[in-house]
Amino acid sequence: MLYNFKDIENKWQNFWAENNTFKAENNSTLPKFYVLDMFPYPSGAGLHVGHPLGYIASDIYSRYKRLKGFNVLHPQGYDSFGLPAEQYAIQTGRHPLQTTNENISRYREQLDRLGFSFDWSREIRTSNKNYYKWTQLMFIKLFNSWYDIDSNKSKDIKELISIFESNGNSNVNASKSDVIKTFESKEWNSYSLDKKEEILLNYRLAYLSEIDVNWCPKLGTVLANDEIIDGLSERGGHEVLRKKMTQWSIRISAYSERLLNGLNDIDWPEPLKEMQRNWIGKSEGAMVSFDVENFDKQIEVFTTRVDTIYGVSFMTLAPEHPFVKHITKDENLEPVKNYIEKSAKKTERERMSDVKSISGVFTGAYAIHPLNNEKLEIWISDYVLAGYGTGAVMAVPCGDQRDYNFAKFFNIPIKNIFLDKDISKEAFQSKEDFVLTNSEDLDGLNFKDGLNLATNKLQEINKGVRKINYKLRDAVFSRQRYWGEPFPVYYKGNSPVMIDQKYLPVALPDVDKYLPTEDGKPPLGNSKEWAWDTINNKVVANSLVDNKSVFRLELNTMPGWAGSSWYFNRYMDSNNDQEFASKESLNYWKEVDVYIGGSEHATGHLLYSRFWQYFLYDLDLVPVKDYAKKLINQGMILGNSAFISREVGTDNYFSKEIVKNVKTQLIHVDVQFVDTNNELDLDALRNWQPQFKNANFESLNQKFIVHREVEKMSKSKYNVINPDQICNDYGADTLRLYEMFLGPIEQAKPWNTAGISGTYSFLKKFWNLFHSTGEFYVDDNDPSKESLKILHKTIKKIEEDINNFSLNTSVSAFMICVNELSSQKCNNLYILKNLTILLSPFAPHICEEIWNKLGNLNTISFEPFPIFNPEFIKENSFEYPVSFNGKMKFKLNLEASLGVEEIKKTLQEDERLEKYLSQREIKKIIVVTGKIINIVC
RNA sequence: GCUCGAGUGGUGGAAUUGGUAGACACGUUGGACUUAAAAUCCAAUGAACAGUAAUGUUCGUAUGGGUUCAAGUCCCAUCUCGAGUACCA
Repeated sequence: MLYNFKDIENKWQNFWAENNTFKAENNSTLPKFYVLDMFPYPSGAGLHVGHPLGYIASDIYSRYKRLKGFNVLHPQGYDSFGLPAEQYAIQTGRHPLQTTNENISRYREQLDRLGFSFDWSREIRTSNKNYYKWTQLMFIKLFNSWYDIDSNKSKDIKELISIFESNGNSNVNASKSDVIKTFESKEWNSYSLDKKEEILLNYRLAYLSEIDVNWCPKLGTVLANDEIIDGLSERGGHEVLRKKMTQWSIRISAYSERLLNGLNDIDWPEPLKEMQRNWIGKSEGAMVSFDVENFDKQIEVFTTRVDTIYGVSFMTLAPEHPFVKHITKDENLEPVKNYIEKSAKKTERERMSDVKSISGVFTGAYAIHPLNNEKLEIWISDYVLAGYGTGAVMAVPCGDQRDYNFAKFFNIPIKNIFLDKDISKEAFQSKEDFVLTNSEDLDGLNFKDGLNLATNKLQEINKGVRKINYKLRDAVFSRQRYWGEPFPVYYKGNSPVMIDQKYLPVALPDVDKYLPTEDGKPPLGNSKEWAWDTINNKVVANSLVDNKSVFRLELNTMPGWAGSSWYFNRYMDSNNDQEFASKESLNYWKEVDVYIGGSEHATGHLLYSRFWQYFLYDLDLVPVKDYAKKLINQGMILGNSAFISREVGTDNYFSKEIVKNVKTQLIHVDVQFVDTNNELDLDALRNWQPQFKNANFESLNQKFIVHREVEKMSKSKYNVINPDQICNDYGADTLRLYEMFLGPIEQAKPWNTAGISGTYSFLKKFWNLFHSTGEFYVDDNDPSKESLKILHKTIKKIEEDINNFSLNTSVSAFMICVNELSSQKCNNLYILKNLTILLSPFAPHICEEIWNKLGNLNTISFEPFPIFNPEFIKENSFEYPVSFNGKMKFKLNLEASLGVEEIKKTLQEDERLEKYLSQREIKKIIVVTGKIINIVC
């Protein structure tokens, strides 16, 4: 009887679907366990073999936890709002919902073929009304909240209003935009509604403001920094410009410190935490104020090196700094104006490629050093960024390389404040190994003492204060797109008003065109029905807008990360239409126990979602502040692209080993036409694309060899391996095992189809153990000691490996086990049962099939997951870990029955220990639980 | 530039965290079965040298040094690759 994976896999996939085998219950006496994958964006290209890597690992873990007696939640869904569907809609006029649904069915089909144990009854799609209804509600909550620094949490805006009404704002310590004037309760009460609203916007966690954004004219939308690569849009590679626009932002910066500290409480990969730490970018330093000659305001600068305050020899402002136009002297006006204009025109891309060149202009104004009253020239330069710190820098050329370069370039004097340090070639940037000089009473101090004294001195004269600065900036929340969540917002004049949550969702309207309108409004501006009737509380035609009871609605939509920032909570109770999830379900499932996904989301999704959860936690809407206890980063599976070299401008192609003295370029060819020896099937190539039809191919020995390179798998590189193909040829169980076998889960690795025969023949061998006579046959006598030994060795190894997510080595352990059993000709029932249970998380179909065959033989009891029994390994000889004085450790091959004297003898005979023991004397040998031996010398 | 991470056979990768390096798999070679092929099974497979042979010797985890009875693993320096970040004051 052959191993017919096709029938077996079909049969069990249908069985699981019909019986809802993997449906998780919200009420259970079993302990809960929540295993989550990052949900995919359903793209038109379908899945390739790289996508399922994480899903296979999480599925193995889920199935393992079920066997261990947990109530496992293992859901899946789709992040179905996004740009590609919209781009496609623009090109074809088809509604994004339609293409998204088609892509989802294709994804589902492919996922089902791999035998995943997802609970599909909980499926979610971020683009469904009954999902984004809750995203809209959470936006309203953000809008209606402010961040109280004193109690370190978000609170209801009503509380803030009542403080304003009774005490004004002078005692409020809140995260807020701009510097707001202080006001008394009397003043507040006298303000108009519009004025109050304007002030409140500066406190709200979701707020409107005029900001510099990355505008992509080609896509007609604003992009986040992480959606831009090398100054071009991540998608499409279009040009990106900087432009001022009124946008919604989320005040994530209020949570900087908590997001940073919270990293200590979660079991996430260290490199990923490091990335988040760098992104949040905490730096401790001080704000220092510099007076300006003939100007009534002071320039504030942030510095981490107050100790170098006496080394300041000039000031630099960002060209966008608000003071520039006020302080510039008349005779300097012309060059300053030119410089500002020039740098405003520069795109981010140009600024980046321009890092090396030094530019700047003197304003003619002077600042006054706060401690020694020296006059300092004030310059402007675009190496100072308007968006970081205060947009102004105290320049210390002897201690900062950029200031140094600037000073050298413009011949500004450089003062050395580091004793005996040579600064003739470059600045001395270290914070260690120096003492200060030329610094009045800081002379002779090191970094730490200098910093403290300088800060204290500045504080005394009211010119400086300790300050912590973060790089993390507020997140832009508006997108000029169609295919996203509409804001539940209408406008009374310029003030945004939230629609009452009773009337959610505010559904996405249909439009004729998905492009921005001709006058530059977002695509929703194309809708004829996009106004809010406050009497009937529904969306009505634009023509009815009267600004009395019918108002225009917000035209922007929310960004991709809105829906993905809280979806893990929705799975707990995804069909609830009263709440985003019931209190009971939230309290039962609490948080994700294991979350699997790529590290490319480190500073995007994985940061935003942490923020979002903290916010919900502050409002007491979720029971835990960290939504994912443990995170595993799966690496990418890369493609092995094939290239042929073409002589530039001709139709001549050369096999790899031919070296020609002509200019050639490499052209991608489909990897399907290349065999394992890198030989190209020329006939297939000629039929593939017309350019190759009559081309001239030159090779040695009739074999045309391609050039290989490892790259990301993508349709455009013709290196995609489709999982369906592998399932057809080898079966899902083989693919699952092979993807795990390929290497450590977190590592990026190239796909190589050739290696798959190893795992395939392993499954065949396993199957043949019990089909050696042609029919299914097992022996129900007591198992032999040898087979028990190998079984228990394997149990131990598998359990350890799964817990460490070291799934590649566990596949090896299975192979060793089956090879051993097969050479023992073991077809014992007890062994079979235990082994299939052990293997079932990895290769579930084949194991189900064997259990089914066992049906009527089901007389021997066995554990749901086999328990390791060390007795079976200890038989005869075994490698014992040995330690000396509880310190040094190594392995010693000993027989189990040896006495102390015999152990002593064995030790002395071991040549590894010869030198060590020649210097010491064995005093005592301690044998603990027959396992660990400690030797006291 | 800065911050992390990694360099092990022809290839993917193991190594119980300092204890016999190269598990397991691919590939390659040889053999069995077969009219033949496929499939399957068995054996060999880091390199060099010696031996008819069993076997033995030497070298070997990017490079150079160090600590230790013992180093792929720890320390220092150098080189290479990958990821993140980008004038962050």
